[in-house]
Amino acid sequence: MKVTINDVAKHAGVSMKTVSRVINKEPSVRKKTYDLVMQAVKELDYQPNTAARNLAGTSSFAIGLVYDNPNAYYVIDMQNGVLSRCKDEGYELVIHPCCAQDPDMHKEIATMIQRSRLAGLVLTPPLSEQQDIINMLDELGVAYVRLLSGQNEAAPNDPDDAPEIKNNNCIYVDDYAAAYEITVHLINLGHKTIAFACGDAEHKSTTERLAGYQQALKDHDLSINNELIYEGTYSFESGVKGAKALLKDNNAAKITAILGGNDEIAAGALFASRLMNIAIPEQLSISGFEDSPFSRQTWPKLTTAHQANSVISEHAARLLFSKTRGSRKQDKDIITTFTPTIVVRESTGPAPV
Amino acid sequence: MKVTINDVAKHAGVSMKTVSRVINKEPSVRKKTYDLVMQAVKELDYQPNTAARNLAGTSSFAIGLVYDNPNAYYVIDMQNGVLSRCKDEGYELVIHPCCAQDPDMHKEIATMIQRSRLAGLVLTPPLSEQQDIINMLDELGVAYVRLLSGQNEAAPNDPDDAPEIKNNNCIYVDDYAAAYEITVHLINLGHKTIAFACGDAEHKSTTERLAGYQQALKDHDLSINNELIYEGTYSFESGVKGAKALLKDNNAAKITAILGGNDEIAAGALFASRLMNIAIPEQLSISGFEDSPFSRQTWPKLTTAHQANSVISEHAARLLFSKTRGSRKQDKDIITTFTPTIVVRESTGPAPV
DNA sequence: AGTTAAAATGACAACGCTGTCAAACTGCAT
DNA sequence: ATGCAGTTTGACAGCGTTGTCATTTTAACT
Repeated sequence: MKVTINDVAKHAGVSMKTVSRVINKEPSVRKKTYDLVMQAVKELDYQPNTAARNLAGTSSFAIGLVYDNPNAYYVIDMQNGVLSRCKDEGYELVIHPCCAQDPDMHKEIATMIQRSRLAGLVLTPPLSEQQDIINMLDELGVAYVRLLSGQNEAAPNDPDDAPEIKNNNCIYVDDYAAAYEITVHLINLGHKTIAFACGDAEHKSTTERLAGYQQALKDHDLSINNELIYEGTYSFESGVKGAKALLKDNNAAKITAILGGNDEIAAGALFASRLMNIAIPEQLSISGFEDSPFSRQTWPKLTTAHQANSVISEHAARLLFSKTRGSRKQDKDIITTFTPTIVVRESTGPAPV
Repeated sequence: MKVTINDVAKHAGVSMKTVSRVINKEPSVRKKTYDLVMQAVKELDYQPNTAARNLAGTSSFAIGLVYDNPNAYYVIDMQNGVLSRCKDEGYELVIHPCCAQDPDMHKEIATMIQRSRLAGLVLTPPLSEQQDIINMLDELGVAYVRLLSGQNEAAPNDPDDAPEIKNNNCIYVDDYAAAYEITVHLINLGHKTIAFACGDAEHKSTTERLAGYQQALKDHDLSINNELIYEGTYSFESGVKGAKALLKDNNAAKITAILGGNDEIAAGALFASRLMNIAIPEQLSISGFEDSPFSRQTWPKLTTAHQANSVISEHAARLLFSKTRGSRKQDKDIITTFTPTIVVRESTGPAPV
């Protein structure tokens, strides 16, 4: 019933170690031996025992994915991206939803790492921004990759002298650029009074998106008005509240567009507009961020900035694996900075005259 | 740096085996010894090594969750419910999204089980309905729990004679009852021509919901008309298509309510209605199933049948654990049949006169 | 052919824990 | 005190793999 490496070794007429080499794709195995072993593996339907490999080996065959994100679409995309890479590499994925606010968060994560002897960790925002967690990981010497909002600051000034740049374990999503682009889109449509409904203030993405939005206004000689900025959270409810707050006063007449911090906020704003009998996009343009499936299921469909989360997380996993297993292959195809692209749908239109 | 069971044993002045007993909560350990060991564990911050436990023990400390479901909200809820139980029990969760159509699915799952030596498996629909997978699991002798649509058929006729009823590894969601209730709700509102936009035909939940709907009609002397039934899939797009198909012909005037197979279908129907300039709920009532967050974010909010997926999956995990670890405790609090409760919101109203 | 370095393979001891079974305690009735 | 059953503890051998290092084979030269 249970086939061990020993069985395969006997069947193939080689030593256990050689079988081990084959299943681990170690270099120094003759092609002939390799085939011989592989055939035995197939004939016996051998399944390497993960527990034993984890115990005997230097690091385990599992990586972790840590997240604190209420957005189901986001989480699923992240999981699937990492998972697809894990499958290829023969790794397991340990998922760990958690609460970023918890002061003992880094301890909890440390426990998880030690228990499962994780080979590495993928950190999503906002956890990827928390210094205490980073410090803990550095102390533990665990490989990790951070998903961050922004651009890679470590510009390769001296590509020859310093091939190892700092921050080479980060994947960036350029929310600044995305926000800039969306704002410009609105400006080009003739909008002059554009509001911004922010997500959680602690998230880097919030400040990045806000900055992009403000820069776009500046570059087009539009004034930045703090009354047009609503500070909320990344949730539908916050979008509803935000839109109500922004539109209720005399502002109502002036604001002709609202930039939602993400699709959920935008959907909430859409909802609120409906409550207030404001026609979208005739009277008010609304846009989101992320291009979650959600943004295609509102009425009208949301203009948003497309962000391929499953691709992003797949690259995060790639980057992690390139650091893990003695960086078997160089994998130079890893993209470390993603710039969302704007997707124009029906929720934005020309500014009302 | 790395604390082993041996370190703890020395520190506490007992044998390794005793420490092992303590961390596994085995019964025959004196209170005094227990406290002694626990203190050593705390002082040294000992973390049991999962790999070693898995390897040495009879079964591993990991269970699997298998799903093929496009609905992110559903998957996340399932994960979180099982995960919370895993945390309590000190188990790991191996998630495995997969494609139910794949003919080699059962092989893929078998491989996963053997590789990770899984202690058990939670199967969600539609995988939980596939006989080839069930057979494979029975052959392998792995503990598993199935999430199913319907009611527990194994009625406890002879509770004394046969305490072990069959199908005692299933958790049921009574979609029939839910559909019945929703349909009655609509009938009570005066609707006489109620359409049904089905989900995937292969899913048991589809036939269950359809049957509940039809029984309700029957019980209220309303005719069952096959033209009022749209066969689609559990997706937003299918909801759009379904509503269009149902409403386009001369039927349009007659149909006053559409039951969506789930919230996504209902949201799609809502979307389509908007396209066709049909007022909800004034001209048409629409209802969903599942009460996903989604149902609260449409305009208007959806009337639906609440189904606490995270609670359901938590009970599935409970049930699984009760079979796994020598059924340490009886856990008689496990609910095996869940009946969704109707949540009336703004998408249903009195039938137009 | 003879030598040498490099490549390929193998023997064996870990890895950190739990199962088995035997030993040492306990309390209680004699 | 003595014996006995029951309870609590410990010694030790695996679990199935990989790391280390020694050994054999191959290739590449004189």
